[in-house]
Amino acid sequence: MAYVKELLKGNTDPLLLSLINLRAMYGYEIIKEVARRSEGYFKLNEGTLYPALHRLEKAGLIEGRWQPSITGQERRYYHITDKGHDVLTARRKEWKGFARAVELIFGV
Amino acid sequence: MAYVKELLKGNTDPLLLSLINLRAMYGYEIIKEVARRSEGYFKLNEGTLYPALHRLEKAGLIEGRWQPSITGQERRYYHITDKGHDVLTARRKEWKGFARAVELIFGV
DNA sequence: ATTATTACCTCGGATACCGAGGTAGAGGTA
DNA sequence: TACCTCTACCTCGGTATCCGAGGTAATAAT
Repeated sequence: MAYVKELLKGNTDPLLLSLINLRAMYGYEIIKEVARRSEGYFKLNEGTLYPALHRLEKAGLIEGRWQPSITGQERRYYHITDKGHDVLTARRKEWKGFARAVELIFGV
Repeated sequence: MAYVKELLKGNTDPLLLSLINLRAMYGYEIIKEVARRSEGYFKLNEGTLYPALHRLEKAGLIEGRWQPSITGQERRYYHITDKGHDVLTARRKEWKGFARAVELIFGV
């Protein structure tokens, strides 16, 4: 729905970093992995994912490498960089601060 | 920082509803109350707040009433509506689902 | 031969945040 | 009086993000 879409803003990048941090992944794989790990909660759109990957690569947080799959089809595998790892650590910490602040106001 | 700004997206409305649900408040007051309750974490800007209040009022979730303060200055106090109360309940629930999904991926 | 799936991509519309700017009244001070 | 500060409201333009729709091309299945 429209609301989840808004919530996602600003969280896409950290989520992608978090996954790529586990192992190198390619775009199409990430979409499924995000859905799987979030138990179906997140359904990342391609129009969201690919620009985000390019954004992260441009920022030097991940690095893409073309590699053929067993079928011969080319895939762009993204690897996390040292800088990306540092940023991920910072983002996770910020997330906690943010979630705490929201819940202070919600009074949960 | 820029990142918190992005995280805020989509959360402003629920946060405002949550505060106005406690008691009728006016804009200027809300800015301070948000900062106080979040222990300084959120610093809501006027350019964010006032459009958000108008948005919520237009959606029928809150209702503004002009009332003079003791000094005689006019303030627009916002009251939550029944619809607003329902939406708040839904938003809180959605927040929990969202926070859970993020943490599933973060592996926190 | 045709369809489905994998896998990548871009573009434009809608929406939200924010900084900067503006208006105006009340209170204090020189 | 003149000035400044604080309260209290507002709008506008720039920037960034998400998403749906559309496109390309290869492989796999029918």
